[in-house]
Amino acid sequence: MPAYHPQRIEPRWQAYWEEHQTFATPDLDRDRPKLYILDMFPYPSGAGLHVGHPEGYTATDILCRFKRMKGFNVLHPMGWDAFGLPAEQYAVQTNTHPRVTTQANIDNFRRQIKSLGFSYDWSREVDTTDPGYYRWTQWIFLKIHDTWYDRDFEWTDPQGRPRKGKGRPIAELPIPDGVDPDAYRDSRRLAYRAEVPVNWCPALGTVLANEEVIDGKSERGGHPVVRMPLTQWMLRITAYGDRLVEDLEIVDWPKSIRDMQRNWVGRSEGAEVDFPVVISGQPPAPPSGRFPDKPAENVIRVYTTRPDTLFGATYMVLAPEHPLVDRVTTPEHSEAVAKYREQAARKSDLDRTDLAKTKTGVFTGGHATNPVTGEPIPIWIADYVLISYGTGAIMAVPAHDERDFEFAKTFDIPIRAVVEPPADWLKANAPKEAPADLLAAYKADPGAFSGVFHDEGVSIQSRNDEFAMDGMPTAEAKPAVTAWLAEKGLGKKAVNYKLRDWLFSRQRYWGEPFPVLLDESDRVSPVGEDELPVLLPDLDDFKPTGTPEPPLSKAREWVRYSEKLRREINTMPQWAGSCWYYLRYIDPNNTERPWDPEKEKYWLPVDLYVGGAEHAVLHLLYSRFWHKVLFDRGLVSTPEPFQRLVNQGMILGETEYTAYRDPAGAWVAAASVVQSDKGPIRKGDASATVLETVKLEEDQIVKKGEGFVLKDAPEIRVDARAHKMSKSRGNVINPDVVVSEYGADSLRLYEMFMGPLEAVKPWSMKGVEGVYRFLGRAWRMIVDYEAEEIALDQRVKDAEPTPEQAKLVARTIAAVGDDYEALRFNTAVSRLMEFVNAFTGAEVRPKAAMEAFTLLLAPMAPHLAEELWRILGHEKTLAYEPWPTFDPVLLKDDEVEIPVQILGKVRSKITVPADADAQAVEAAARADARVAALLEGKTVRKVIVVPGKLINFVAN
RNA sequence: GCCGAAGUGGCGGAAUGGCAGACGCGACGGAUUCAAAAUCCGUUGGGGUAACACCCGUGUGGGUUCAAGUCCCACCUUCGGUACCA
Repeated sequence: MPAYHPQRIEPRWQAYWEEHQTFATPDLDRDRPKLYILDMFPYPSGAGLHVGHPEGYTATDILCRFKRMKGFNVLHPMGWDAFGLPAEQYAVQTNTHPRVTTQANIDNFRRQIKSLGFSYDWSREVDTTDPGYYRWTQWIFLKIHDTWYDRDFEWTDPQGRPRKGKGRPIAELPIPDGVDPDAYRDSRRLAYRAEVPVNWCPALGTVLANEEVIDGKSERGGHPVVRMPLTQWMLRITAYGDRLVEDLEIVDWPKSIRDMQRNWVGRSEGAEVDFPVVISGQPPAPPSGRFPDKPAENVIRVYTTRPDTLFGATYMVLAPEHPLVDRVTTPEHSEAVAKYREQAARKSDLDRTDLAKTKTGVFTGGHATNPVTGEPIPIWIADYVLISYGTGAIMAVPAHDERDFEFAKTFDIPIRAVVEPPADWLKANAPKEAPADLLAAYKADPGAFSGVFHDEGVSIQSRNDEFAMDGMPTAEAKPAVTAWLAEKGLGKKAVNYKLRDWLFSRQRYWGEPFPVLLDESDRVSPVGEDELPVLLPDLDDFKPTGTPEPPLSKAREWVRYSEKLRREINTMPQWAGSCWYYLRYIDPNNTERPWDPEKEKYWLPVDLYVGGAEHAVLHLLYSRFWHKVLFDRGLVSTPEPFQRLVNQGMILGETEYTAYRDPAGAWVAAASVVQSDKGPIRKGDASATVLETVKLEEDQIVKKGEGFVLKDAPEIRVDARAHKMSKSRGNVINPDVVVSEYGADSLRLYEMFMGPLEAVKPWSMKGVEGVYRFLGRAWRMIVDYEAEEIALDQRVKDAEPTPEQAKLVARTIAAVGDDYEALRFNTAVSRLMEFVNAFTGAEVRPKAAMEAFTLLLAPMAPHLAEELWRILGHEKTLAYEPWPTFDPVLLKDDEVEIPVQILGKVRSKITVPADADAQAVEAAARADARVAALLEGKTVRKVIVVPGKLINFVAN
């Protein structure tokens, strides 16, 4: 019985915590500092918990338990992100209602998470599919719908920085004269319907956001996605582009995530320039002197980040979908143009990127005038220009842009150099038989050079009668030419974003219904707040229709709201519920409002948010956007929701050792094998023989050089790799199995001991056994494992610790506390192991030391710690015991052993008083026999003493 | 291509510019046992030595420094993100 049996201990303590509501958090507590520590809530899939989930959850749980002992009021909730595609697909497959499967999955996830002993406040559990929750998701949508973005609004943020641009109530939108006020308001709302080219995924039967499309395939499932125009709900996230970037400065997030978000928003600065179209040989009308907001009729407006290269624009390209294509196309080219546009329309984004190698396009027959040279330049259409970025048209400068260069080479369009590259670039890229004057050669024919110079340089060949920028470095030339264009009314400075507005509707059943109504002319009116929630109607047939017609169209009664009004039948995307769940946790049962403002002020922002890096742009960008709208509308008090973000690294499967055999059974060198979807094949083998993949045991391999080889056939290299866990690979670790075999504490401890929280690391069952053994040793350090009944080990007694023990206790308390604070759990485990190693050999184990150890262990292995705490004679949970303290004097040693270096190499060691000064250390070192012998006959040029650390003689 | 992170024993990993390899796994040796499991105690970067000494060693090549895994420059590899974004 008194052996360590986690299976007996753990359920008992889980029941205790639940019964005593140990981790219920008061809504407000002004006496203690607050801490809001949040996990990314899981999507409860049918596959159950993955070992990746407990990694982040354990890290936050340790910190929460630690901080409670440190006297903080800690909010630590859990919930379910339960709307979404997989639940619906599974429901369709099994012909069960998604509500049923979702509920079952949630129950399973809850059971699994509870079995790991996390200190969540379960009274705050939220479920995004609960009408009591999505009622407020709909409410927030209405707030967004009720908001417009005032770009010129000036205000001061809580950091005291002056800011420009803010979301304001639609009622405060000034209506210009002569417009329909309702239509004008609708055109300015942050939530709007628009016909846009969308990513339609036939396999999933829905449209997808840009963020959900990767390489022309759906993020989920990898199905092809095609472009088609559809009327959809959009959220005007682009209005917040600047603030989403700027406020990355005030959050404590990993640089990589901030960079990813910055790149995703993709702000660039440049200029818009108008190129007049030449109509039937007539010269264009002279510029008006003012750059209009909308381009005049016969003008192609382009966006460029390199206005300084304007003199080198030798042609223009319109996206095939550009509205001016028909107007500029001449009759003799119209057939070719029409054909090309048709082809481009049929191509999915995937095809377009596949063909990225060779540029295609056709000449329209039309010409425009380069506004600085006055020369006519041809207008082409090509699908390397995207309608969705900038103005959908470019000025092409083949000398200084690789894409334009490639296109110009293909279609034999003149290339004109307008930026002077540095001399070494010219040298490196010059053609073989170039004359001595490389610059002259470059000016004459940049197309003959082997590279394209796209960096900044110095402007050349850039002058007309009124304006010249020759000799200007790029950084000066850009504003100079932009200013000149602005003065002429031909252009102006402009900013562009890669970020597109967020496509916010889906043609699916399992999502939040939009709380809006449409009339016969599709004009939108929101439902009243008193009508929320707009319940998702029960449907027997919730299958996607296979067309862009959403399944909710089948709920005929529900759709028909009144004689004139019908309900919106699209649903919200999965991201909607997760955009604000951290706000609902602070007041989860409020039926009057989404959250109480007092509680919001107390708890926000989230102090620490831990989750996987896969949400770097999607969820984290979307929820920041919603939060900012809520902030602008005065509904939350902080500009950012998540103050600190930490990404846990992925846990890979166990390292696999693989070799290959050909069909005859002979080993094949790994280097000659490539992976294909059929399996590994031999490189360069036209018949693509499918080889046998052989997974090897560790005793079949041996280290050689950089890697491993087969023991029996040392010429065959072995692949050693840890892969992502996946069902198909069969390397998935089920947490349930680990818990039943080794206990939750071992799983928790192992996942923390594997390595740094942020690192990607492979699983090892042997490693789990290692920490399990450690917990057994800790148990036996305190508990008499040979006794019949539970009892303290006889060596544990009320005794004064030896000086060494006292020091170890103090050092361990200090180090473990520091490690917890800094989320360095792997080294915290090491410290506790060292402690146990030291006390295992001790004949006297002072009880106070054992108690301190138990409290230090508690955040990581709470079940075992609670049990030990009770055995040590305490009745109550240790969850709120004060963190152990120590006398800082004990951290200092009286004497230290320090290395003596000669020329930087350790030659001896001496023991000196810890506070010995430089002279004393040097004297002690010189007194050392070995040192004295080695210094014999050498000149000591310099002596470096780092007191308490080392001494180095520079001598030769 | 671009952005970011990381390369340390057989393996996971540890090291405010100051003794590289803490802690764990694995391996080897021993104690205990009739035997095994479990447990406990040792050894374990490579070369070298009877044992010391000594030499080499943190992806590669340079540099800064009394001293570099750590800082600087160039490169290589792996992982993550992203890509006709004008």
